[in-house]
Amino acid sequence: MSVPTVYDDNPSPAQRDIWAREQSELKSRLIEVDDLDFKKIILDDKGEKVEFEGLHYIGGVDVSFVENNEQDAVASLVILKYPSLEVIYEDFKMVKLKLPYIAGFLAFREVQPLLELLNTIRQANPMIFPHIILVDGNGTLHPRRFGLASHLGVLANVPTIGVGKNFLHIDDGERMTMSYVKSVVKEALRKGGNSHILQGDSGMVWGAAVRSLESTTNPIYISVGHRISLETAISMVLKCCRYRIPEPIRQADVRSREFIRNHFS
DNA sequence: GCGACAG
DNA sequence: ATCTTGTCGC
Repeated sequence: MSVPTVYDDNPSPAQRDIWAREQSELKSRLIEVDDLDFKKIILDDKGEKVEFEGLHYIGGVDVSFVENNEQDAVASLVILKYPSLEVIYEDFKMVKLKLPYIAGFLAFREVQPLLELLNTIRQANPMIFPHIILVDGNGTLHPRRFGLASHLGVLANVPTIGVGKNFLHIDDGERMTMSYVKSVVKEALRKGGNSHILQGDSGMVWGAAVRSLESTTNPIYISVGHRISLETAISMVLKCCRYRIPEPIRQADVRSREFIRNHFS
């Protein structure tokens, strides 16, 4: 992957073009249907009650940042037992970031250390290598349908789900705008269903706004990462939510911040 | 030109 | 993303 050796404050339009093409090439390997090493069992005639047989380990990844410092960060991987959601593994990696945050290019900033964390556990203890990974960032809910979750999934060849805490605007009509989501979608979720499919004027389905708890009105944004369908991704995320943010990601987040407290202050 | 924009 | 305690409410 093409990332600079030294910190680049403001990557050129030419560089961004190269990255966009790299994403498009990797996207040819993207699988947007269920291709899982465990079984999805539909119990309900409406397809709402779902069970996962043979699913034992779920991963969560995140990158947290050190205050007053654009370059120091900590990448984290946690593995949770399913369905108990107890954390059985955690690992951290201190990172020197080479790029700032640029919407649409998050993977080039964060994916490398996450891959290294996955390689570590794959070698050390393949028995608990996660069957699926929840990623702090989007998958197909992305201008080129290839966000961090998809990027990581393809490179590591592991099923992933994209989980966004905030909505990423995509240029595909008014139903994909921030204001539409904040008004129409949030109101719809408040009243009724658990999820709202995010579909643009082009007919493209980008992901879903999901109300993860009965008690919350602020949705999370779920999208296909790799080797899973959107509907399966949604039901799996719902099974991982003790709070608004699914446990694998919440744990990765909380623990990496704790790691930072203990090592940078 | 300005606005919009995951983490 | 991150700085942060209490507090209002079901």
